[in-house]
Amino acid sequence: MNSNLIRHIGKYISLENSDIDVINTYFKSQKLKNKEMVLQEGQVCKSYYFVDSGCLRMYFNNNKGTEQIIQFALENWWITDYFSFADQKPAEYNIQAIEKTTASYIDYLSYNKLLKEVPVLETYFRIIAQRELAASQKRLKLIFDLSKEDMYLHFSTSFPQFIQRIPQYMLASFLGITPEYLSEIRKKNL
Amino acid sequence: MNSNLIRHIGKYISLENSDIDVINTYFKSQKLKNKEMVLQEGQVCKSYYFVDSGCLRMYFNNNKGTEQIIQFALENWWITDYFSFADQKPAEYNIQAIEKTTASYIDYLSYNKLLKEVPVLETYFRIIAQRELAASQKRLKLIFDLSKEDMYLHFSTSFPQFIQRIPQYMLASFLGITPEYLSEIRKKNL
DNA sequence: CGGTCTCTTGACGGAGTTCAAAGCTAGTGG
DNA sequence: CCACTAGCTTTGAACTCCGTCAAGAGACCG
Repeated sequence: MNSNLIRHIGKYISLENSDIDVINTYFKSQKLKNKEMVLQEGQVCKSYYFVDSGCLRMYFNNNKGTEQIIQFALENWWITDYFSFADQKPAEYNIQAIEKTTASYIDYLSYNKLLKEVPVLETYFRIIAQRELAASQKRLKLIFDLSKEDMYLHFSTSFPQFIQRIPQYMLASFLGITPEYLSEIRKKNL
Repeated sequence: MNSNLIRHIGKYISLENSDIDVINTYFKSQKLKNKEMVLQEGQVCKSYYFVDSGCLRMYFNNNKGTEQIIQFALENWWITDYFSFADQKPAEYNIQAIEKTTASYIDYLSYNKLLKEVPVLETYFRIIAQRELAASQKRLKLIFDLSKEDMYLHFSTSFPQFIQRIPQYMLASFLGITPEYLSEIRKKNL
């Protein structure tokens, strides 16, 4: 159990067998059906999620009443509402499975206990967070640099297999455009 | 020296005096004039910067040939091109002082040595990175949720003192709009 | 099959950009 | 300390990207 997670951690730091046992006692695993929610806007985000297989999305309901996707989390990605999780305050986002998904997760108190018991994980989570910051800086650059059409072209050439895995209206939401306009863009770029 | 930095670290973890000495040997301090650069697009980002006083901005030259600001770093903020710093690859961003600024900084190799010598700093930098991720999630939400006009109103009411500290064309750049349009918005909201 | 999602199409409208020019501010050197 | 200049801000008109609305065409699932 949590074998994907252990493998992922092992890529960044070296773990003793005893560490692995401790990790396995704190992390739980959850099987999610398509469309199952793990976090709802307004609730406290209890856990930090690691996707073993499948895909989660994080989104919120914008001021026009439509869903705006902030982030997808594929295999070996971490996801949480960082503000809600760190301060244990109500979340601004929803997190939901968009296909059959298996996730490892750890709740707030366990996370802090685990870090005390296996301090080398501080390094792992620091590296993960800094890598995610790098990704977030790149994302911001794309958002400001490219037109919506170029955003679509960028994502469809960079992640062609992922584009086919999700419905188009979710891609539109992630790109911050309407499904109608995405349809127009696709037609133009056959 | 580096006293602001030591104080900031002390807010998150507890340091021994010996730790403080080690930190002081690895961190250097730099006085920057207005408009002085600490990182240029294409160079490797050698250091992780902590702003003691003053203000830095991170920006890139977009496909229209204008400067797009990604982030400001005020007192007690960390700033770096995370991708360039972590992988020691060429940077995509510029970092520049926009007023008289004092910054503590540490280069890549020293950073990794320091973390080995003072492991409790792993916790500090993990927390800093996770807080910055929380801020980045919030920023993304604002970008997708608000019109440019509402973005301006949000920032001018949330950070009124900061708005007055920077020239308007930089605020426009940070908000992702043209100076002309910002001028129009301001006129409308006197 | 029948109904509910999803994707497409096209006409229209509006938020924000572009370009050009004029007014204003602040820094610099004499 | 003033005068000059370069850069910042404002204005307005024309334009464009993208959203809105409404309606139709597929696609999927019970």
